This record gives sequence, structure tokens and C-alpha cells, in this order.
Amino acid sequence: MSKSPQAQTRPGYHHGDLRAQLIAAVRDLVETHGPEGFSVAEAARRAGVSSAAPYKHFKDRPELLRAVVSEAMDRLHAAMARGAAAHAPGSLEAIAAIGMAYVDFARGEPGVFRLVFGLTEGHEEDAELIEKGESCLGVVVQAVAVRMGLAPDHATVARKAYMLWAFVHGHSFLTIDMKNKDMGTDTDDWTYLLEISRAVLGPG
Amino acid sequence: MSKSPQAQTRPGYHHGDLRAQLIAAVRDLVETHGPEGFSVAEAARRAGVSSAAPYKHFKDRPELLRAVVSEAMDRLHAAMARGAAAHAPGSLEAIAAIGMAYVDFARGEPGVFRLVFGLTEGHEEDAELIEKGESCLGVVVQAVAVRMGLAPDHATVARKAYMLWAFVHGHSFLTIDMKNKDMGTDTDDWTYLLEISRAVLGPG
DNA sequence: AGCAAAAAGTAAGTGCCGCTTACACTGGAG
DNA sequence: CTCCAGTGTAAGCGGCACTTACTTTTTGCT
Repeated sequence: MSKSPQAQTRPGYHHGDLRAQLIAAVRDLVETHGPEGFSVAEAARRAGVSSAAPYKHFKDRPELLRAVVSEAMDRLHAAMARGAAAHAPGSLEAIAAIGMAYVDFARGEPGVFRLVFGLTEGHEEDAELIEKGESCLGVVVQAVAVRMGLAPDHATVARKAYMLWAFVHGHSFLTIDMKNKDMGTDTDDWTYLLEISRAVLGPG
Repeated sequence: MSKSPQAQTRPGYHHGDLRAQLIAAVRDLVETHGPEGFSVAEAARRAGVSSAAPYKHFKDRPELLRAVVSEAMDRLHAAMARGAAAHAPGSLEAIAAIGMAYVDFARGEPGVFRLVFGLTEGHEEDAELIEKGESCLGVVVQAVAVRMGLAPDHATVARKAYMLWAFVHGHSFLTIDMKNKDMGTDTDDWTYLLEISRAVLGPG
């Protein structure tokens, strides 16, 4: 029995794997108190360390947030890929499923979703995050390319994929913004996604 | 010659119309330093008053931001209505012009645009803001209803209008997020908007 | 094994911010 | 003229981001 309450998986260095614990704490805080109502100090408190400890792992607050965003984008990308793989390649259902994964992510963790986009805490200059964003778009592009029987770098493919992405992106934000409003069930999402895919790509 | 540097238009009460000056200062700050890099204290400094003065006009920071958002939504609504009025009612061009006004607003003042949406500083519980948001959507609904020859409260009209709004909303965010990227000219916007309108509503 | 250095933590301090309290001025109504 | 509501200030509280100086633990070199 270790006497420290942390030290989950890592037998690592000194106390526990603080870096991972901080990221987890931030995720939780952002989800419960919103992206604004979070502080490095509170995250440190939750991890059971002093308020200066986080700065051994992250240069400053934006860097910590960027780490959370990076991890979130990995999960988003994985979810989108899973959605695509669950249906016949190039089918409308596959494309709608990619969008559904996106919307599900936003509904499931709206705070983190807002953090990934929304904020301008400097992650538009982070090459790694930009690459991950393009990688997510790539899932859509790939599916559209298959459906249209064109190369993924074809201009029309990029155009259609962007239009689908913009709709899904906007729909995700509107969904988490008006949580109290009428429209918002999962099945509504699905019919929207099928309809927009059909409208943009033509029937199948 | 008044010795105080403020007191622009109002000979009003005591010093100047501080309320309006604060809103203007916040708009400027949000635009130049981003929605996060703004403070009530700095806004007060710009208006030439003490850091406690704003609290005579606004209960707290969120209320000040909500005032900025409210004013911004008025301008957004006016711009959308202007866009609609500039073309034949029910034309694809009218509908695209509404979307164009939306995107133009986002491009023109991305900081304020992010403030209006994005943030959760409590304005999802503000009845006035909710009403103004619905009023903006109403412009789209009205135009779609005219085009489809249906009543504005018809379910299909609401559905199509929502789909168009979601696209425009997402496109606006993506546009201001990747300011460095390739796609982003005004004419690109216009062709996108015409294409999505045609895809959703059918050719005309 | 032994030890120097690096990694990972703490305590305390600085300056800014949000917000409150107590007080001062100003202008208009009675 | 006086009082008072409206509008401003000064000063202070607690919290946060971040730094500096210091301690402790892990690691890697010989």
C-alpha cells in the first residue's frame, strides 16, 4: 500500500504521473465548470500537488490546455474513423456516421469540444494541433472520395467534404448551445446527417 | 474645451456616458486581444475611470459581456435583414445573402463573434439574448418560407432553415479559425452559400 | 556502490484581476 | 437650500498565473 493517494499506473519517477493526472483534472473541470471556470491552481489542487507543480510539466496555462486539446483530437479522430468503418465504404450511412461521431463528441463533452475549437488560447499556431485537425477532415475527405469515385485530392471532393464538415461543425455547436431547446435527439441528428449528405452528394 | 479626455457626445450626468464607452472598449479589447485577453479593469482604464466604476453600470463581468453580445446581435440581425432585402424575396440570392451577412460579421469582428457564441458566460439563460438569437434565425426561416411557398411555422421550413443556418454557422467558425489557410475569399463564400442553398432547397 | 546531476516537488512572493465596502462629489427635485 | 439618488474614487480582500529559491528523489556515469 502506497501512502500517496495518487500514483495510479506509473511507477515512474517521484510521486505519480502528474502530467496525465493534470490533464484528467482539466477535462473534468472544463466539463463541470465550463472552459472559463477552470484554473491551473484548481487542477493542481485536485491532483494533490502544490500550485507550482504544474509548471514543471507545462510552460504555462495555454500549454496545459493545448495538451488537453491534443488528446481530445486524438479521440475525436478515432471516433470518426470508427464511424466510417462501421458502414460500407462510400455509403451515405458511412458519411453520416462520421458526422454522428462528431456530434456525439460535442454532446458527450461539450466543454472539451468548446476548448478544441472556440478558444484562441494559441493553438492555431501549434503545428501538431493543425495537423490533427487536418487529419480529422481527412476522414471525411476519404469517405467522400470513395463515394464520388475520385481521388481524395480532387477539388470537387475537397469542396463537398468541406461543406459537409461545416454543416456538422455548426450543428454540433448549435446543439450544445441550446441544450434546452426542442430539436436535439439522437435520431434527429441522424436524419439531419443523412439528409445533408444526400443533398450535398446526391442520392445513392 | 473640457479638461477630461472622454465625454464624447453625451453632456449627460456627471462625467460621460460611461456605459457606452465601456461597451466600446470591450469590443475593441476583445477584437485585439481575443475574448480571453480582456479584463474589466483594462476596459475601465481605457475609459479613463477607476476599476470600480464599471460596477455601477454592470453587476459583474458576465453582465458587461452580455451587454456587448446583445448589441452585437442587434447589428447581426440588421445585417442579415439587409442582406435579405437586397434581393428578390424567395430567391436563392436572397438566402445566400443572409448567409453572407453572417459570414461577413464573423470575418469582420471575429472576437465579438466568438463572444456571441462560443463562450458560456451565462448568456444561455438570458431571455433577451435567446430572443434575439431566435430573431436572427427568423430571418432565415422567413426567406425559406417565401421560397417554398409555405407558412413560416411549417415543419419542413424550420428543418431547411436550420440546415442552412448550421452550415453558415459552421462555415463562419471554420473561416475565422483557419485564417491562414487557403480557402477563404469572399467570392468563395458566395459560391459556397449559393451551392448549399441550392442543395438544400432545390434549384430554382 | 557512490555520487553528481537532472527531474519533480514545495513555499513564498509578485502583480493583476474581480469584486466589495466605505466614502466623496454632482446635479436635480422638493 | 437641502437632501438624495446617481455616479465616481480609494483601498482592500481573496484568487490566480507565474517566478524564484530551495528541497527531495531518481537516474545515469564511472
